[in-house]
Amino acid sequence: MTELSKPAYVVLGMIATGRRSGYAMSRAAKEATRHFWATSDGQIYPQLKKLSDEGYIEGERESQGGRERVVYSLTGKGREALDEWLNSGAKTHFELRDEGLLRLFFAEELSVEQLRAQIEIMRRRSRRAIEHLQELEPNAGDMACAHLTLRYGLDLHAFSIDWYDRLDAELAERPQDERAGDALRAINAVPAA
Amino acid sequence: MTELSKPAYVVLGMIATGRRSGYAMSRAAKEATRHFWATSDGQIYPQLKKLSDEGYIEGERESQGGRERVVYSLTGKGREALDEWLNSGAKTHFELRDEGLLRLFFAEELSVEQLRAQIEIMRRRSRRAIEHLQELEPNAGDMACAHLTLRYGLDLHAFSIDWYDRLDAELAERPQDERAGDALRAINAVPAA
DNA sequence: CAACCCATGTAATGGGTTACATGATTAC
DNA sequence: GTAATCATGTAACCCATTACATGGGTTG
Repeated sequence: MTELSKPAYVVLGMIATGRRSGYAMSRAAKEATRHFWATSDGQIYPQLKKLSDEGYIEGERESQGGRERVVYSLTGKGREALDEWLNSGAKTHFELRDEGLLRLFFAEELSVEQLRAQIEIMRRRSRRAIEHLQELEPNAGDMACAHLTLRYGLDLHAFSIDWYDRLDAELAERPQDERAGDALRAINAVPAA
Repeated sequence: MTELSKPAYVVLGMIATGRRSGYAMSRAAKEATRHFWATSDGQIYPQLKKLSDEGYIEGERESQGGRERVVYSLTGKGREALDEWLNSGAKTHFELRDEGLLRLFFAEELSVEQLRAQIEIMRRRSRRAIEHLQELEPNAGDMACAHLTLRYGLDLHAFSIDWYDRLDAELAERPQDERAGDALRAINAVPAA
């Protein structure tokens, strides 16, 4: 049994958790999973066709209130593939892409003042992310796992804000026109007060 | 002035921080920035040619000890572009891709036991990541910013381990064959003791 | 009756990784 | 002498996003 692609598991999982139409999956992808696993419509719809052709899922056309849509369910094969993935001991993909950290990495020659401006931008970004996730909270409804992953996002950004706060507090005590690299070296030389 | 691509800024930043050959950039990308911004050789080398053609950087062939290599430096235009990006107030790209969280999201129908097995896998992954980053610490040398971003990675994974630990501790007190979704709902109903 | 949401898809484009390819030098 | 590291590059492929395209239904 060859392994399925990541978007394939997303689709299977969505069906198993009650998001049974392409549109419902698209919704959930944008609202509930985007902050840790982005999936676009351009992946979802072709994937539905593919998994249907290969016998992992079955679609049924349904017209509720005049509106037409296709509602999918898992076949035995699909359920098996999903369960195998959900319980797999194989190491999972993990990737972070943070342009803010990338700038920090190259900040050696900036002034402390300029570095602190960037830190402020990162802090703001995390604050906005928290606000955004809080707005989504009601949408999770009674899905306990959706609440859990949402909480992870909230806690993660709270951690980041805290981390930036500490860093900024230390930089605040250095001359603001000092070279950032030098200031950081000086801070590290005198570890945590 | 049209904005440059992300890999272009990576290359400019690498040069500014002393990683002046393609190989040195490749090294730094694998060791120092990979945990928050992956960049592959297939991006670096073509980018060097492109930025050179467009006048952002200049390459100079150098043979130190018989080995040939090209050492790059920033032109005025390149320095300007880098500084503008480093000090830009524009919102930065941020993306997390965590297959473990994706599994958590779909874990509604697993047993508490199965869910805890997945949590253990995530915890192990973060522990390994910390070990890996610790091994890289000496490589950062005197680059204060490299140490800083490395520290972020260490602290982030420590946060994650802590988060999983708390979750696991709560799940340990539930019947192990209970449906994960039900257990989580029960835990949430009785907030933090 | 206009704006917005439900609903489904496709095509062009861009981004990125992997594998391949080559060859010199140095350390064991 | 052989394995690892230095050093540079290309091509095929996969993945993913964006924009486009369409049309019915609902709300203000």
